[in-house]
Amino acid sequence: MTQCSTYMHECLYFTANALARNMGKMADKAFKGTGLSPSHAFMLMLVNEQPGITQKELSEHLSLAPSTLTRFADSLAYRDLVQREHKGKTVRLYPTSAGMALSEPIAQAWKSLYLDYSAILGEKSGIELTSDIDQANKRLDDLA
Amino acid sequence: MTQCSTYMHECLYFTANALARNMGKMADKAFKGTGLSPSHAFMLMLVNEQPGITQKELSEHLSLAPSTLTRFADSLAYRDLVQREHKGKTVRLYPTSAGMALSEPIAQAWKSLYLDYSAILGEKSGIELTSDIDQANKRLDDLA
DNA sequence: CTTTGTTGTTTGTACATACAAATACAGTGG
DNA sequence: CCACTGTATTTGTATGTACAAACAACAAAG
Repeated sequence: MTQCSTYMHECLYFTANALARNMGKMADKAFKGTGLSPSHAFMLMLVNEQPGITQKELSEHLSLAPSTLTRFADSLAYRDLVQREHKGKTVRLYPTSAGMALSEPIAQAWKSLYLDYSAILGEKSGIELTSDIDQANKRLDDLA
Repeated sequence: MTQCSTYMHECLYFTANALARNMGKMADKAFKGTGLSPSHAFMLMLVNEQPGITQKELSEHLSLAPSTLTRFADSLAYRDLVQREHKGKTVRLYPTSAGMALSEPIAQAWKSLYLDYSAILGEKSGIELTSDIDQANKRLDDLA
C-alpha cells in the first residue's frame, strides 16, 4: 500500500478497469475447460438460446461493437460451433450440434465463476456491486 | 431492453467489463487533448510526481503487468516525455521537461473526466460506486 | 425506377494488455 | 569466489476490442 499523491483509486475509470482485469483473470480460469474465452462463451450461449439471432442483436446484448461480433462469429464458425445464414443484409446465427454440446459446460463454468467471486467478495456484496454497476451502465449507455 | 433468458447483467464479469468499456470511451475523449491514452497519462503523472520511480513500482500502482510497463515506457520515451535510467537490473524513470509540461493538461483532463461521469451518475453515487469497486479490487488482489 | 438516406455487416488497421520464456543482475550459503 | 535462487526487465507472441471506412441491401420519396 504505497501511498500515492494521485488518488487513482478515486477515479472510476481506473477502478473500473482494474476490476475488469481482475474479473477477466478469474473468468479466463473458470472458462478454460470450455475451450472458449468468456466473451465467446456468452455469445455462443445466446445463440444456443435464440437460434437465428442476428449479429446486431448480439452486439446489443453483449454491448460489443458490431465489428467485434463479426470476428467472434468468424471464430465460432471456424470451430464449427455456429452456422451463419446470410439473408439480405443481415446475418443470422444458428448453433451446430457441437455448439449445443457446449451449453452445459458453459453453464457450469459460469456458475463456478459466480461461486469463485462470491467466495471472495461475499455473495450479497457481490450481488449488490453487480447491480450497482449495472445501473451505472444503463445510465451511461443512454447518454452515449 | 430485449429480454434475455441468460441474465448476463447479473454477472460481475460481464457488468464490470461493460463499465470499463463505457468509462474507457469517456476517458479517451477527456484525454484526447493531451495526446495520450488515459493509461499513459496516469503513468506519466506518477513519473512526474515521483521522479526516479521504478517500473516495478509503477506496475503496482497501476495494477498492470510489468511487460505492459515496458511498452508504455518505450512509448513515453519515444515521445521524449520520460527518460530511462538503467541501474543494475532496475529501470528508473524521470520526466523530461516536455513530460512535465503535460502535468497541467493531464490534471485538467482528469478533472473533466470526473465531472463528465459525475454529471451522469450523480457525484455522490459516482464516489460510492468507485469506492465499492475499489474495496472489491483490494480483496481480489489479495487472493491473486 | 432511380436517387438518397439508413441500417447491418465486413475489412483494414491499431491499441491495450497479457503470459511465458529469455535475460540480466543481485544476494546467499558454501 | 562459485553455484543457486530469486527479482526486475525485456521480448515474442497472442487476444480482445475498437473505430473508421467500405460495402451491401433495403426504404422512402420524388
